[in-house]
Amino acid sequence: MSKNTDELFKNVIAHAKEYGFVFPSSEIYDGLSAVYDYGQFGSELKNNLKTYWWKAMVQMHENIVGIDSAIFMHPKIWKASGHVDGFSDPMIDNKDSNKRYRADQLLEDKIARYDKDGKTDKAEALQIAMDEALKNEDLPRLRELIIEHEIADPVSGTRNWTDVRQFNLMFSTQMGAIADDADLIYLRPETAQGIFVNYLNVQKSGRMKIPFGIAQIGKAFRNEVIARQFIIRMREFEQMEMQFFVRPGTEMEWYKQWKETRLQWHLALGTDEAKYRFHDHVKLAHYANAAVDIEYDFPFGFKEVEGIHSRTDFDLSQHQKFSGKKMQYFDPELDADGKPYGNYIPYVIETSIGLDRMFLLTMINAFDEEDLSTDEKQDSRTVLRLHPCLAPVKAAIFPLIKKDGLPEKAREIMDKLKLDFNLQYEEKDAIGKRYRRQDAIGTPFCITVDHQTLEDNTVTIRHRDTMQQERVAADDLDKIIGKLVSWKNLLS
RNA sequence: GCGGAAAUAGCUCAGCUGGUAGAGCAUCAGUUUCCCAAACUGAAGGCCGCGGGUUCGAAUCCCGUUUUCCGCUCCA
Repeated sequence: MSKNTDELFKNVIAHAKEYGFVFPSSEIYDGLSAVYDYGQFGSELKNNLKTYWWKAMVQMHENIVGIDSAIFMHPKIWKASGHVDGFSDPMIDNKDSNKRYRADQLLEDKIARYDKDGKTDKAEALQIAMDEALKNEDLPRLRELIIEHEIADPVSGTRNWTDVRQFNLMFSTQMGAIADDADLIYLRPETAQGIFVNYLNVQKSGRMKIPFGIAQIGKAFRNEVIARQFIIRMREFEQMEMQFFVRPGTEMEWYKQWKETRLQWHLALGTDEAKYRFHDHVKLAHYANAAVDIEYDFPFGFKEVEGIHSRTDFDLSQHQKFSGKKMQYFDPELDADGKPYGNYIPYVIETSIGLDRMFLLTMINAFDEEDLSTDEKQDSRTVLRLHPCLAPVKAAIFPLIKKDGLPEKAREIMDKLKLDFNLQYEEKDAIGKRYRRQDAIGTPFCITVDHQTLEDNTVTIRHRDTMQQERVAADDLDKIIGKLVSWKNLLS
């Protein structure tokens, strides 16, 4: 990371806090690691990103509908999805090499070694002891076994081990008022399962025909071992996911199509194409037969913002198995032989974007420190060049000075416009200062009421990016601003 | 999790070999001002991250702890 990009990232974080976009969670209590709150402008920007995604994915597609499923779900769902078994491993660190291992794997290796050396008695005894400890989730016992059997770190060669700790990706809590009897409930680590378990409900109630999609925006929770880099990896984060159900055998066409469609969604915001790249997964997850990330060139390197996965019929098949409910779809369309495709479990293409990462990307991409120095005077401004559709505040209204009836006139204009747009009114400080303050939060337009306004009802409208002004009729403002902040600019 | 660094007003920072806190900007109340920041007057704002120790006395020295940053590690 060069000094410049490092500085940029730090400046964006500082700017985000100073201007009410992102605050560290629980800050007055020293903060809570890897949890952040969105402030007055951050939540507006975040909502606008959600709206853009929802409109592009749901409203623009007749065969995609949205849902909002609960964060709490039946614990069996996470058994079926593979999250319970796949993501709770007993881990142990070697203090000398700083390497981390799965405790059970170290023991398995030792058992294999005993077997190879013909010490089958020892191998068997250790196997039984280990299985017992794993079954009882007896972590101290696992460590004892590692010590007893003199297992050394292959890297450092030492036996200087930490305690065995359980790393579980999922947060858990209890359902029911009496903790003793309560069932263990997980906070969902992904929103996708809420879609899969409702796939039949939606398909039937909406009379959906394949191919069709179900979209959802919602919070997910992962107990990351290490969470860092601001809002890139948070313990509580928000996903925007769409699961697209297709006929088996057609999944690769759809995979390719969604890959392109999703990249276009990003590029429509005007971001430099060179900032984006696709990253194909070589090693695939257990449920996928193809996977690609859309990566953005953050100041600390290319990082995943969105994933497009071909998830096969893994999830629906698993739910069919675990719930005992048929997940199949009857496809009445005729194939090449003139026979209906009939019953099958659909294949799924998933598009999944991290809203918080998208938010950070948007902030970094918009952040600009512009040098406006002239020979006489040093000057600079900090401006967020947000797309007008995304800007938290669409316009600010200023009386040029705080007297002569200008504030009243400005208020009058504001009262009409605020029905359509999120606005700010400011009369304090010099006009230039007010312009700069709006630049810092990305407000695309500033409307100024001056003495001429009182005579002919015209105002000046000042554009954030160019700092140019034009004089327009106050009565036309709703049309002028409406056109510039319309979602049509992004969707068509 | 390991190693290194940092933490003083809302922000950026100063504060000497220990003697109980300072600037600029921002904020607030006025003054001034007809279009691009830092004009004038005044006010407010600090358990010097937290806890302990050394000392007559700690922002300053020592130990612990929390948080953040950097590297390593991890990342379905």
